[in-house]
This record gives sequence, C-alpha cells and structure tokens, in this order.
Amino acid sequence: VKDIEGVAEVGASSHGAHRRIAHLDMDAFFASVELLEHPELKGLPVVVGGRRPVASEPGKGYPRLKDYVGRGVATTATYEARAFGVHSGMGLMKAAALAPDAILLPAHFEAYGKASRAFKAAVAELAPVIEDRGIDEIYIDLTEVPGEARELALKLKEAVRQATGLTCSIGITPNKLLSKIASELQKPNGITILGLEDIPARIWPLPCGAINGIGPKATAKLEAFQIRTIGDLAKANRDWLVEHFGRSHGAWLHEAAHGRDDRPLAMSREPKSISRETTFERDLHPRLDREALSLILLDLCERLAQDLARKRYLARCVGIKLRFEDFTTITRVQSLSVPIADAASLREAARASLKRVALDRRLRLLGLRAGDLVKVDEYQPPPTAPSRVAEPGLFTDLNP
DNA sequence: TCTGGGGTCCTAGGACCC
DNA sequence: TCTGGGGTCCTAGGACCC
Repeated sequence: VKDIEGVAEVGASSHGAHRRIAHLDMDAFFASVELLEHPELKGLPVVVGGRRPVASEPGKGYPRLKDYVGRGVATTATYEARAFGVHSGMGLMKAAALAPDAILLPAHFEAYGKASRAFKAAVAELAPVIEDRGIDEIYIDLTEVPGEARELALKLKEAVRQATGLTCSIGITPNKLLSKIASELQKPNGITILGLEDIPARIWPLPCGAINGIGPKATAKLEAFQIRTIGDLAKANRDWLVEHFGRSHGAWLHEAAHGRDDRPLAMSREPKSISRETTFERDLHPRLDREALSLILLDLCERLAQDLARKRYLARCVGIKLRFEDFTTITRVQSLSVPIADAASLREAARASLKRVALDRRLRLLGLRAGDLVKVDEYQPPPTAPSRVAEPGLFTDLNP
C-alpha cells in the first residue's frame, strides 16, 4: 500500500468513489438567530449588520435600513430581504437604497456562537466525523453511518431544530465539492441528494461561480472565453485551461467541473494566524490624527494579546495592515527572534513595521496580525545562543 | 451608495546558497 | 570580467471563503 504524503486519512472510507459526504448549511444563520429573539419580525425583511446599534426614532419601533449612516455592511439578510437584492457583504447604504424599510438589527456574536456550538454538538451525536467550516456550516462524513441518505438528512435536520430551533439545508453526495453545491440547491430548509450520475443534469447547468473556489475574478475571466456554466467548463480542454489559468488552477478547474474531489475531511486544525482589524468611522490622517491612530493601534494590540492569551499561542511574526482612503491595501510583517504574545511587544513590532511604510495618505483601516504561531505549552526557548557573541564581533571589526 | 472582520491558500520575485 | 542553473526561504499581494 502506497503511503500518501501529507494527507491525514480519516478512516479507510475517506477516499474512493463510495463516500457519502454531507454539507450542512444553516439558513440565513445570524438573521434566524435574531428572529428567535424577535419572533414578531418573522416574515419581514430583516438585515443583520452595522457597526453599532442605530438609534431608531422614539416610538417608531425597530430601526430601519434607511436610518443607517456609516460604513457598515450587511452580515446576513432574511430571504424576505434578499428578495430586494440585499445580500451579505453589501454596504448598508447601498442596501438601504434597495430596501429602505427593511429592519436593521445589530449583530450579537455571542448568541450566534452559542447556537453554532449547539447545532454542531447535536450533529456530532449522530455522526462524529465532522469538518468545521465556520460558524454556520460543516461537512459530515456519513459513509460509516447506517441508514439511507434522505432518512439521515431528515434526522440531522430534526436534531439541529431540536437543539437550536433553526432550520438548515443539507446536500449529500460522494464528495465535499458536490455536497457544497448541492446544499445550496434547495435552500432554505432543503435536502438535495446527488450521485455522480446526476452531474450532467443537475450540476452542469449551474453558473461556474456555484463552485466553491471560483469567485468574481475567475468568473469574469471564464466569461471572457464564453464559459458561463459548469457544463461549458467541463467541455473546455484540460490543456487549454492549464495554458490560461496556470498548471495548478487550470487542472483544478477541470477536475471541479467534472465533480471530482477526493479531499478528506479535516477534523481539526491549528490556526495559522490570529488577527484584529478595524475600519474607522472616518478616514484618519497619519499626522493630523496621530493620537487617534495611536489609541486605535493600542486597542488592537490589547485585543490581539487577549486573543493570543486565551488561545494560548505565541507569535513568531507580527504584521500590520493598512488600507488607504482609495481602498488600496498594504501589509508589512516583522519576523521575531523570540515569540511574543503581550500587548507591549506587539506594539513595538507594529511600530517597527509602520516605519517601513510611506504614510502620506489618509487611512480607513488598521489591522494587526499574529502569525507563525507556536503553542505556549510547546515553546521551548532555545539554549542560550552563541551567535549573540559572533554578530556584534563582525561590527567591531569593521568599526573599531 | 463605495466596499466589515476573521481567516486560508497560492504565486511572484528577490535574497541567498551551492 | 562575466556567467550557469537549481533550490529554498522570505515577503507582499491577491483571490477567495464564511
């Protein structure tokens, strides 16, 4: 048996054509959690988002989208709000133009985190092999779980509803790629079960963007070659795709269009980085608003230090992120010889990176990232390095 | 009416080494 | 006095996702 390097196998059944993988996606998750708190809003267009709660006019009930002023975006919209064209990631000022009377609720992340843990625990009772894909979705390996696919999907949905009061949509297919697409097909509150034989009829008519990993840029580039549906993409010659999209990406596009995907579920992963960033209420000038920026940086350092402490990580590199008024974004990272986690050290590292940037334009965002993470418990300071003696010696020779 | 915050992965180019 | 070809590591930026 050949050993596949770098691939962590999850049981013998994790590869091959006979897998049964589910993708479970909560329906309009944040908005649905809010509706549990405000059942009287059910059936109305509701948007969750914004930076801080907008004060609604007294006696007028819930704040409306049209009352919002600022840089917030919609985090989630109920299906009623989506009918107006509002979708997550959309600027609220733009959303207000589409649905001025939609109700705007601020986000309550603690509540979403709680509901998230609850639905994942409920699923884990029925099927323990789960890959976490964020707050509102998971992949589930059902290969070893007895029962018919539809029956299992119904059981999962019922367990989620019991645990949270919320609905979800489920796709079940032989792999992650197809299940992700499938779970979208009958949203909300849907079940879609597909086999490889269903690919031509059910997958190929969909736009290329339905594939997880094909975003706006790739869609536009494909469109320029008259490739609009996944079927168009499947017809494209593999070598031609490699020629125009690169060896790796081109080959992947070809595989994806044919519904081929043998990625195993990743049951647990160490974080690669932890970051904090903030967009200002108004653009700030590096010199004129120096004090305000300094306080914002301090706050980011403190919050990031808290995150690192809570998760018990040290950072071997610290990066800053600046977004200018014209939305151009730059990053600078600083590698550290000794890993750190405290706010003061983070600030020192951030300031060192800041010195390498020409600060001549107004800023709209400042971010701080801890990378190259090591677990506090696993970090051993190296035995006192002899190189500390050698390096200064070099300079004393040059500058006696 | 300009575009949040938290992440991952990939690539290109330069430094450095052999 | 000019010239190789790889390999690896690092940094910055960008695409994409939830």
